[in-house]
Amino acid sequence: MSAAPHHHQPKLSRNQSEILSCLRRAKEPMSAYAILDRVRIAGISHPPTVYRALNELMQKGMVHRLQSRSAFIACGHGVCDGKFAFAICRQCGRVVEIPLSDADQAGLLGLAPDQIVPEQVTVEIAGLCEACRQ
Amino acid sequence: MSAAPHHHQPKLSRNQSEILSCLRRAKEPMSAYAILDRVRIAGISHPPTVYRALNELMQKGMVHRLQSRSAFIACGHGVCDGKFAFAICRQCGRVVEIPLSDADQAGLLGLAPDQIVPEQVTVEIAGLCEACRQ
DNA sequence: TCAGTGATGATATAACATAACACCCCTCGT
DNA sequence: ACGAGGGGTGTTATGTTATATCATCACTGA
Repeated sequence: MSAAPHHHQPKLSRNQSEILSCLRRAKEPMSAYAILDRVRIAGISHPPTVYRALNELMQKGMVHRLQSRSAFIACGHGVCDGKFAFAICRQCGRVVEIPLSDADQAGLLGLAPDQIVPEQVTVEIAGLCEACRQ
Repeated sequence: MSAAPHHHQPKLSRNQSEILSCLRRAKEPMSAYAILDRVRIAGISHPPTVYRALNELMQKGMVHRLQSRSAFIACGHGVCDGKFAFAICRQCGRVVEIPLSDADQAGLLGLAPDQIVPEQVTVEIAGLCEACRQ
């Protein structure tokens, strides 16, 4: 049972709050170790602490992981149980979170072969953003 | 040496051949270091050597990378310049390569927001395969 | 021959991630 | 109040993935 509606804020522990607000301030993807550097001042000083909080935040839908970059980013929608794709500028690292319509999701799930029952879909689009094109 | 399934086969260096045939024998995704262990007997003994060959093989379209697993797999089609999605069994690691139709590709590229010009799309579907469902 | 070039070899280290255990503090049942 | 148990956290150590850098080798063409 983890699906949380948009308006319901899950309760966060101190570390989770600290790390989430760090990611929100950044507004761009950060590696776990970059986060660690920034929250040292708040008394968090070891990788497992960061990864624990990140995993919990991901379960709550408040943080997403960018596989292609080994990086984490705060959900642009606060809390969400929806499915998203990500567009990532390969130059500057800017990320746009793309909500997938029901039709999009159905289409993606439909790609799965008969042998495999799909559970989770990862879509990451790499490209160049407007600023970096110049 | 078995012949390529189809298409013109790009010329491969010794290391590239070694690593490609290792991946083909495996028929499942392998980490770079798992590959390293298996090709030590062939005289390849350092990570950069493996990564170099893998990068070249990926450029040639003969090997694909599974982002969600930090793993590599031989292209099921021998050589390809097409776009693929992957379905991965989260239990046993089995992978199915899914060719994307022009329409699929267009649909995925169409998800990209106006600000970002898409260049590369990664689609990975995690689920449970038939055997592991039982 | 010898400079240039591209592939490879080797060392070292960076970057990412988790296992395992210790500790503290709260709460709940008695 | 007490103590057992659990959740969150702190800490050490280590495992895993990836790359920077420079040395060396083999081949080619002037």
